[in-house]
Amino acid sequence: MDFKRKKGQASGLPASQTKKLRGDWDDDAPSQFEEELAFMDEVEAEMAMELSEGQLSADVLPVGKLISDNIPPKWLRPPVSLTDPKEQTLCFQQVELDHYVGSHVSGMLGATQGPVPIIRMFGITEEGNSVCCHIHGFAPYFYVPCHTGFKQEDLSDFKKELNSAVIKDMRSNKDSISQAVLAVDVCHKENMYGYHGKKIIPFMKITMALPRLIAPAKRLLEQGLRFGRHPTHCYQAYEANIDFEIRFMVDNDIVGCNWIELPAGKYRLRKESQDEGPSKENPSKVSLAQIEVDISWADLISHPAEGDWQKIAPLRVLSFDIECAGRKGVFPEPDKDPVIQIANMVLRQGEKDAFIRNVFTLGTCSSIVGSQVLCFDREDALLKAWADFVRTIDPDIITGYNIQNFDMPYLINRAQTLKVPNFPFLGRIRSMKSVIRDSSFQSKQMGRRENKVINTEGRVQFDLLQVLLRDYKLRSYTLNAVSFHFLQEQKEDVQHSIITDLQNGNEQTRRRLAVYCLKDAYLPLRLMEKLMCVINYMEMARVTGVPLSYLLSRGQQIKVVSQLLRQAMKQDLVMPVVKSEGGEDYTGATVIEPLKGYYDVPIATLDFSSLYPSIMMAHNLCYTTLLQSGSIDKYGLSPEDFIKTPTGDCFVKASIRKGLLPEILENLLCARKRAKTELKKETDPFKQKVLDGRQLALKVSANSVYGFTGAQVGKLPCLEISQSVTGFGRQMIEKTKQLVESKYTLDNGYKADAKVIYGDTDSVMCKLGVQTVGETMEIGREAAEWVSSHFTPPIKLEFEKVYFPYLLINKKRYAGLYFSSSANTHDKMDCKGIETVRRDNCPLVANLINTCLQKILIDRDPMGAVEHAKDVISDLLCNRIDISQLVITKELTRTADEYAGKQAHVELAER
DNA sequence: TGGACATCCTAA
DNA sequence: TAAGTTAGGATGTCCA
Repeated sequence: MDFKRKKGQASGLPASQTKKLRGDWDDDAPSQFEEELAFMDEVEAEMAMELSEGQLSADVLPVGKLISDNIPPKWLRPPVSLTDPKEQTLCFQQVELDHYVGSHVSGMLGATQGPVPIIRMFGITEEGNSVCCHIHGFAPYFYVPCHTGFKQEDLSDFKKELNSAVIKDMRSNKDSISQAVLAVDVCHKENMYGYHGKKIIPFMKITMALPRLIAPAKRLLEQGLRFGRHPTHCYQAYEANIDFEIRFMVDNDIVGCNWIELPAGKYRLRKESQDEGPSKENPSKVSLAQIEVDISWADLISHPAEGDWQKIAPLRVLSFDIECAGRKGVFPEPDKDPVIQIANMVLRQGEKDAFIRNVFTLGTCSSIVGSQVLCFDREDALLKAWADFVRTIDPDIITGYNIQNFDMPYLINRAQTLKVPNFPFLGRIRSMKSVIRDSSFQSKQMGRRENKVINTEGRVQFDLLQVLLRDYKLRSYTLNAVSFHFLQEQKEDVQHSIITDLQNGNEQTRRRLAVYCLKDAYLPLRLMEKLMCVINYMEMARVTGVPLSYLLSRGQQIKVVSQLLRQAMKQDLVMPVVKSEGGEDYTGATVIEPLKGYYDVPIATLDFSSLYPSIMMAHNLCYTTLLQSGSIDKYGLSPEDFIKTPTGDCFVKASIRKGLLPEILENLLCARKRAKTELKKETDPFKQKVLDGRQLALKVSANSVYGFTGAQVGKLPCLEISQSVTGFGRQMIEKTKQLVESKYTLDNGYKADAKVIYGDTDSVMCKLGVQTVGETMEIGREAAEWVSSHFTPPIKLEFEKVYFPYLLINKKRYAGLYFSSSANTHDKMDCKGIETVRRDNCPLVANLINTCLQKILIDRDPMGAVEHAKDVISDLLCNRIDISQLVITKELTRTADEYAGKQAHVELAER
């Protein structure tokens, strides 16, 4: 290798001496982070005896030009013990899958002519070996209903006609496909949209040669196809819009990140390419995975994530960060500004610390205890070595902070500028160049989001910034702010503006930069651990059945589609393709008109738990139970067979047909209950985390089913369902208010007339007229139980908490002291919708309002709040504004914004 | 100056 | 080609 290695040694210079050696830039003691790094070395030294990993093995010798030959042993994966595929089964946890178009491999299932789709699965064995599995013979398909008068003997004519239509439709046919339609079979299915008297009708299952042929075939059939003696007929397509990977997973009971077993004798091991070249019989390895195999789709076994199969393989997680030497005041540009450092941390999932810690530097750099320092004279050598490093350590998950939109594209563009050979091959497929694509992703939920996408086949990019943007609402998303928020820890203190100066200094100043860079690679790992990202995302993938990477690259709908298809398949129900067009919005939830004011009495809060899912379950609301106009007469249904919802839509009862959606929801909520019980019993903290991640994923999934039916620009909108759900919800909150106010009265022997002072969607706030929190809790519990009895199970009203005191400012704006675990002490001060929780105010306003609320609610000193507000303002404006009211508005916000706003902008501009 | 409308962000 | 829902407050902008 063309670089010098400087290994930081645990027995190196004591901290006090290192300090003296440093340049002018460094006037502070070694940071806590440096001590942490050093400590990791010590821990490792102790464990060194036990480490079995890291010995060079014959199975992972260098691969052509993509990997250099002088490899630190630690970087390698453990040696492969699999030698005899006839005798040994191969089990691995799949973490990523995709498909490609290749040619038939003899001995495998599937078409023997022309291009064929091949599913490619990447995963890790329990021993930590990487696996690439080519799965053969699975072909894409969709359905159309047979038209009336269709006979079995028409099939071959139909197939021929469709085949030639599809081929004629192709603009070019460079693969010279002659068999676009592989098969047409009649099968009996039912449309899941609407109740049709449970009538199974004949459908044609049309199997195509390639996934990309589905769309034209569907289009041609919709436009109308004529064949044989039949007149032209327009067909409606079913399940023609399902991603090929999802189709494969659903059909084979595979869920994201589950374990796959390849039985002995059923799979074939690929070898490194030999001189005689690849043969059809035995294709050679195309990936960098240690184990590469071929199998027919029908031979693999998928294990549901239960019992022992809940385990997680020792995935390798790489976190990295780069530094560029930008020009003063200009954002670095890859065609001008060099990459000067790349810091890397590699962790085995489940372990506490990274086992590889290093930093690639341009120019010399003093040693850092706890980290390897790899120095390079030339930038192109640095980049080449880094790409080699990535391919060698072979990560399953790549993380970092904003790597997707900054670090990765920058490296690729920079390498291109410098013409670094073989740089942009960062995935597991040797021939696949990693390229940058722009993608814009738009949804009502997240607005328009422009992103860069870089393909790294077989490795999941798990950009922590993207995770945080999706899952957390934060004031600031800088790595510094986020680290402080979750870890109470900060970045190493290096101003962006001095990075270039540090680089141009000496090996000590570059060392300081390296420590900073290392910390930026380290923090994302810490955050992932703290927020349990890998575990939670894996559980979400397992619960919803989609690949891990979909969770970050796709929206909410795909998760519901995946579950819906799985449930539908069991009952021979098929999903229609609907053209989505935005229409009229429907009515949502009721917000009870608040009786605004300051309440110095306990207020009980009663909530319907999982309101929308329980409504759908209680009333059997589903696509499959929906009665479209005329259906009641058509199927001779009597009034006791169906219900009419508050919006006038009709659905058959479960006694006639049990809906898919209620079934899905029951499964999710039952599984959640199970996970929670298991969680209570579990003592192993790691398994606890897994279970907690699971119960959360189950809850979130249940709640997104309603949103799916209401998504008008979606895969299968059904406004009858969603508006019925909100309709029931509106009725229920009204009824709850009435019930509470009618029972808890003086006339009925209670201490006072109860009053519902506010309520939103699924909750009511009740003034019960008793003076203590304890009494309020007692009556609240009783009331919740009594009200519940008026509704169909599993609908349940629960007592949740008492607010005392309670400040009700407006709809969706209130604050109060929150009592739930104890009647004596409050758990927290709860603020909803107020400036303190909004991110469109400067922190000054949030803090001011927060302090005011504390004074009012905790100190019970409203005048103190006014005084405080006055003080703050006079600090700012020398008393020019007269505040006579408690409610602070516009004037202050705007003034404070001007004051603090600039700072906020600087922060935002950082990345 | 006030109303219509857009934008942002939250509650649920 | 892909995108969960509506309600609603606070504020900002435009225009008669």
